[in-house]
Amino acid sequence: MTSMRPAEEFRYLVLAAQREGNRLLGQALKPLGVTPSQAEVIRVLDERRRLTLNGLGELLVCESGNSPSRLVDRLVAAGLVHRNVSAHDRRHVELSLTEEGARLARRVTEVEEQLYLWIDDLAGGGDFAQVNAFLRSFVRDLPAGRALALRSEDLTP
Amino acid sequence: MTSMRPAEEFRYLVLAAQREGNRLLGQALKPLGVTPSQAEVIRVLDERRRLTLNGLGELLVCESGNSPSRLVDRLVAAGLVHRNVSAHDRRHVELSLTEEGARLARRVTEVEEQLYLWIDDLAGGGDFAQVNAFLRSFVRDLPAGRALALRSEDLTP
DNA sequence: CTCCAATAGATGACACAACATAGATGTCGT
DNA sequence: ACGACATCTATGTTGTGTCATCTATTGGAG
Repeated sequence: MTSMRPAEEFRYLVLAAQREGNRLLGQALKPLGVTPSQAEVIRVLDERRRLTLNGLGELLVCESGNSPSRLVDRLVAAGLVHRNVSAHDRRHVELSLTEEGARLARRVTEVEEQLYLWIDDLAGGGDFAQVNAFLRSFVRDLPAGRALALRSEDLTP
Repeated sequence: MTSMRPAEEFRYLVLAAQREGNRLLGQALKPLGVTPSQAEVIRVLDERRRLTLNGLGELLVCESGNSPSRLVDRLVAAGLVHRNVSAHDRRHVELSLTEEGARLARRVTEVEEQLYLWIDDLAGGGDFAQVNAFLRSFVRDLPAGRALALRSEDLTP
C-alpha cells in the first residue's frame, strides 16, 4: 500500500536511479582508474577534439553550473588531458586528450556500452520515448538540460 | 538532430533531473538552514518517531548503502536530533527529533509541498504512472530502491 | 563459560558538487 | 590611453557520497 503522492515518488525514484546508476558505473569504471565524472570529461573531449574549460563546462551534465577546473586538474595529473593557455586569449585554457587519454576513451566507451545494454535490458520492451520526453521537460530550461541538449546535437551540422 | 541512443539520453536525463532538482530544493531549504539530505533525515524521523542509525539508513534514499552517522552528526550538532545509546543493546544508537527538529520538520514539509506543486505543474497533464513504473523497475533490487519501497509502505499496517 | 562470527557504528581517505570570492586578462567607451 | 566592466579560471569552504577499515558489543556454537 503506497502512501506517497506521485510527484514525491517521482522525486525519490529519480534520486534512487541516479545514485544506483552512478554507483554501478563507478564500479565498472574502477578498473580503468577513472570516476564517472572523469569519464564524462574524457568522452566529451574525445568527441570535440579541443575545448576551453568553459566550453567543456557547458557540455557537462555533471558540474553543470561550475567551472570544471578541479575535475580537469586530476585528469591532467593522471596524464590523460593536455591543458594549454590559449595564445589568442590568455584567459582561456585549451584542453585536449593525450595519447593515453584517447586510448582510455575507447575503453570508457566499451564500459558505457555495457551500461546501455543493461539499461535497455531493464527497460524490457518499454518505451524510452515517453519517459525521456517527460524527463526532458524538467530540465529543458536548466543548465544541466542545456548541456545535454548541446551534447545531443549533431557534431557535423 | 539527436545523435544519442535512447538509453544514453535516459542516463543523462536522470542525472540532469537529479542535479537540478537537488539544486532547486537546496536553494528552497537554505532559509531553513538544512540541506536536502538533512531534510530527508528530518522527514523520516518525523514519520517514524524513533529509529536506530541503521534503521534510518535503510529508509534513506540518499546514503543508501552507508551508515549515515556523519549526516546525523551535523543534525545533532545543530540541535535538531537526539542521539542516545540504546540500553538494551549498546551497539545501537537511538535517534529522535528534538523539539526544534520537530518544528523544523513542519517547515520542511511546506518546502517539499512547493517542490511537488512545481513537479506536478511541469508534468502538465502527464501521466506519472508510466514514468514511475519505468523508473521503479530500475531500482527495485538495489539499496536505494528498497529504501524507497520501505518508505512507501503504510505506517499503520 | 569461552571463543568467534556477526552486527552496529565510527572514522579515514578520496572525489565530487554547490556556492562564494579572488585574480588575471581582455574589451569597449570615451 | 585609460578606466570601468565583463570574462575566464582558480581557489576556499562546506557538505555530501562511496569505499575501506577499525572498534565495541552481542549472541551463539561448542
